[in-house]
Amino acid sequence: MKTLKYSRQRESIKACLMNRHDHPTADALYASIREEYPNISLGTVYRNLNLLVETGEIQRLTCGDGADHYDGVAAPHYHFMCRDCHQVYDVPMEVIASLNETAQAYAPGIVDSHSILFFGRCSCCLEKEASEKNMEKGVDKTA
Amino acid sequence: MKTLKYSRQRESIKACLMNRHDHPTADALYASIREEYPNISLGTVYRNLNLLVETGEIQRLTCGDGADHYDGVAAPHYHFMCRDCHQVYDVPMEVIASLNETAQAYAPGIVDSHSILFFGRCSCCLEKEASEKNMEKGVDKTA
DNA sequence: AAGCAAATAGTAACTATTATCATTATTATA
DNA sequence: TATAATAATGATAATAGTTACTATTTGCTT
Repeated sequence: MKTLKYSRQRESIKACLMNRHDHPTADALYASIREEYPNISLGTVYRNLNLLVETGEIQRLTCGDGADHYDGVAAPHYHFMCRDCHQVYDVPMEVIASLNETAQAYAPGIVDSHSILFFGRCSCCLEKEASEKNMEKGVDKTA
Repeated sequence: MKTLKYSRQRESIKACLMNRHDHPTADALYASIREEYPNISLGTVYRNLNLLVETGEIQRLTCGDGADHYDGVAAPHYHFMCRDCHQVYDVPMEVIASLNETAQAYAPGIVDSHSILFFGRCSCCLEKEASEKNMEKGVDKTA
């Protein structure tokens, strides 16, 4: 087993992910970090995200929109993805502790964890749509 | 809105997916269908899978192993993925009808559906590992 | 049978991610 | 503190999964 060595890039990636709560993709994180380290490589971002997932310091979210998202909160919790803008949000409801056990009775193997992803449309997109409809009708009072 | 026209390729893709219950990837499905239609194009498989997902006849499963999986059973149900072999299995437990409503109180938008994915190791891989350990110890009675 | 729209096969292009590699940085040790 | 060992980096090439493009074929309507 090889031992991890300190790297300021890795620290920066970790810190950046801890500070933002929008579950960015590797690419979005790369854009953020480039403000501090203008010539960090995208490969470095990916490599360190993988390392941090392996050590359990962060988690990876695969939500089906093409790119993986990353979450600086390692503790298990659920997520909500907007079908329109693909933004991922936390759903701070209590984790259903009994669920693995329930599934165990139906699963062909040993269940050790689960993830729940909720889908729908976020308030932001709902409001945007509402105001667009009003615009069409010519009843936009905010203009 | 453009009207769908019959195509034997699409029927074949649908039939193939209905018959097998192993949640194949597009590529695996392509391999199967080529036995009947040796020169079907991979693009045709993808295009039709997308159409069938849009019409709600099948569902797409994104489990985080790189490629999307497809399920010929359109009705909502949960899945289990083996961490080792990445095989996806059905978990025929009852769907938790109240879950969307519960999450609604915590989600920043309108929740209309959810997916649950269980993780662990399937019986097949567990057995394989057990027999490999026995082989190492030289206690393999099956040889 | 004719005409039009949709579907196809084949292939190129694209996106997300991983691998490679020469150079640099970090840590352990003399 | 100098040195040696090795992990990490930036740059870039390569890969995997998927989508886009296009000329041709197929299915449907009249």
